[in-house]
Amino acid sequence: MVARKVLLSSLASTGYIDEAYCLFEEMAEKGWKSNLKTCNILINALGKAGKSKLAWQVFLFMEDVGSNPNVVTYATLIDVLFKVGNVDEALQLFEQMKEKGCEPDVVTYTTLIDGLCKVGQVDEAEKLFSQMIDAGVSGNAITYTSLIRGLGKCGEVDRAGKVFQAMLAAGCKPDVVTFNVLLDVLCKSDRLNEALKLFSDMKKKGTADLVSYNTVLMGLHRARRVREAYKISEEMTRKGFVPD
RNA sequence: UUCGAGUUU
Repeated sequence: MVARKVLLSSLASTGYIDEAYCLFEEMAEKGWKSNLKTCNILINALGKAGKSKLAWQVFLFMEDVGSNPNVVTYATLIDVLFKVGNVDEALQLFEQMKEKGCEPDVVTYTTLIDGLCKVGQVDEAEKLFSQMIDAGVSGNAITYTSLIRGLGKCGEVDRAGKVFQAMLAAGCKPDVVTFNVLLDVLCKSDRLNEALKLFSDMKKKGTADLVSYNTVLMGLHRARRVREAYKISEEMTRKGFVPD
């Protein structure tokens, strides 16, 4: 039995997900217990493998194996549901977790905000952001970046800029991903020169990475600024980056 | 001390 438990967690975290699921189900049917962490890892692994139905099954079996879903369980499954396009179920699960008295944390809110943005529901995403603040949960760099990207993708560049300002005002420090998203938004909204300005600042600070380079490279090509694009790709090779 | 969330193509 102990051996099985060890086997289950290692299977779940090494990619043998079908095997892990079968073992989990067998254990559940025999009334054996599983760790909460193991269940969460399994739900995540199944989701990442596109097996959202099995991820749900694990969730449903959790009671039987003596583990109550926690905030990680809910956030993980909500993310899985969004990623397979089950927006309604994801939102229902969010309601369910609150009904059960499980307090959503930043990751939970961020998962929802990102998921809503990715299906184009940016207004809903912004509402949720306000709800999060009202609930006394502060956004982090990932939360703000998700919202900025979503708004930018919808052509709401000014709103995206406002969120960035709000991020700074809230004392939340933008990271490389935030800046890369900003680069992309600017590149794709006829504000390439602003993107280039930001990019040179990033290079000065030494924070430009492969994604920053690729993003700017694409932006320059889109704008038919071939010579500058060529210079950037040369610069990339010099720095050891491989352009796409 | 890594069970969950964000970026280009």
